[in-house]
Amino acid sequence: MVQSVARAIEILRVLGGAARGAGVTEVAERLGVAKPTAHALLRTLEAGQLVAQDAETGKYRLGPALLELGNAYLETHELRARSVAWADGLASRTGEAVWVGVLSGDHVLVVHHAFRPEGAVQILEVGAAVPWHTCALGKAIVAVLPDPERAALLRAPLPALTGATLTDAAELGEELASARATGYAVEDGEAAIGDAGLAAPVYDHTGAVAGAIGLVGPVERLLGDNRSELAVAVRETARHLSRDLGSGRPAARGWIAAAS
Amino acid sequence: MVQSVARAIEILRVLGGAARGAGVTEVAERLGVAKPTAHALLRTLEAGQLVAQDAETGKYRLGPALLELGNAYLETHELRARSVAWADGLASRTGEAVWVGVLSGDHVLVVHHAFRPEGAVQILEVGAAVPWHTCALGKAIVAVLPDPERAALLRAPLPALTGATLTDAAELGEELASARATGYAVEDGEAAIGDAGLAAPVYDHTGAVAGAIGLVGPVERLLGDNRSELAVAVRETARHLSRDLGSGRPAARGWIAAAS
DNA sequence: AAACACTGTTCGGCAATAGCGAACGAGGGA
DNA sequence: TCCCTCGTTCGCTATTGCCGAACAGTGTTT
Repeated sequence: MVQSVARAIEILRVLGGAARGAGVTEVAERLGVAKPTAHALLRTLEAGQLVAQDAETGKYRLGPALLELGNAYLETHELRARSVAWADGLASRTGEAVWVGVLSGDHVLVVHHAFRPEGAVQILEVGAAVPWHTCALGKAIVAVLPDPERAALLRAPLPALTGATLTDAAELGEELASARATGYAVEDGEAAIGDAGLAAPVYDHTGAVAGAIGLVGPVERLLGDNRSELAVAVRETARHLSRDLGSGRPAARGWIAAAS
Repeated sequence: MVQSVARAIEILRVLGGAARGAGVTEVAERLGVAKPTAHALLRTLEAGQLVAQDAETGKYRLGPALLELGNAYLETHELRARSVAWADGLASRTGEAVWVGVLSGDHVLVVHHAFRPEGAVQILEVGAAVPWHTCALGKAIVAVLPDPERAALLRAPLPALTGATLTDAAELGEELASARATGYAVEDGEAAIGDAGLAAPVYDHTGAVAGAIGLVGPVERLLGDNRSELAVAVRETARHLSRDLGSGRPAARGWIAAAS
């Protein structure tokens, strides 16, 4: 582990959290390093355009190269590339917005967003990070994670975003079990009041979970009478997408392994 | 300048260019460092989720945290935040797609993209990086840059993307002068054949250029009979957006300064 | 009005640390 | 089956990054 690089990354995190930017002194304080140390790191990051310095206030802020790199990440992302067509299909079939997400630490990162076919202004949520336990995508992924990883995530603190957020590990564990049983996960106002989600996990060619795809929208439309119909559409799309990534059906994989 | 951090950034650049990821050996070669050095840097970046290692091939690629940080950059970006409303207005007024961009090194980075009101499938170009001399946004920005900076950009190599790309510094300089005179810049198939652009610079509260806003679309629609009409719309929107950022009109700024 | 407190910044010396060479274990291709 | 190449680990050396102290500029308070 290279200490200075780790500190540089920490700086990016700090700057990402500080909406109006942060000064050298503040950065040094948060990292617990001397001011000149923070300064040298910031100057190096600035040279790479990862941070930018406000000409007037002298404060530092995240830089444009991060957007470029984030975009490069998306373009090299296989799940995202394959999901574009399927997400559009699911959106037009259900009439709802579709999200595709991956797990990054304890957050779900939205890597693709297909808008609702007929809708007013919708803001693009690609790049948004949501705590895993507050969204359907996150539950769908964690539900099928290997036991130790799932246990580790359940042990970590589970902050509440709304009154409906599940913050009890045991309760959440049961919901994950039910998601495994039904093949899809549900969110009901746990991230934002009135918003709901329905999602199913997507597997890659190794059989490991690569991410999840699902619907996002108001509770009334997603969890109403046609909920099971929507769930079927989500699950089918997730299965097709997994196939696209080279993952056979679990049964088929077993059969091939047995035959070889 | 912190050497190891600079190298880490260089690694991100290398990984961003290698679509299928790169191995430790390849990274070490490109940086001109020993293999264990590259390895230590990669592991540190991996711990911060800036890079991810493929579990099977062992190769490294960009990580999800970059998307998160890129998004954080956008959210703290004042020009982008203010431009959303104006871009939508310009799109519906002209019936064309609208881009908002900033200069990052010698590339223009698209920080906002308002879709054409009535259009078929359009792909989102936020995060895309275009060489400044091949797009209207870039020319609009560079045209009003301080002399030394503009000169430096004109001295740098100007790669050709299409047959129409201007690669001669003198010729390009004249076009920038004409952009200064008319208040808007034009691109005609210089980045991609058949695509055109019309853009005007946006100023921040210090009076310096913050970026540019403009239209993107097929040559036939953008540079046809209604070209001057579109140009007026772009220029007006850019002016309003500049106002939003706290920049008075040049005349007004002078007046205030004289009065104080 | 003047001293203050705060900012971002530069300099030089010490030692922690990052970088390298060499060796290891594993995987794939011939 | 052998061999080549890959990603990875280990320990030594001196390079390099880190810190204390001091500098210059601003906006604020007394």
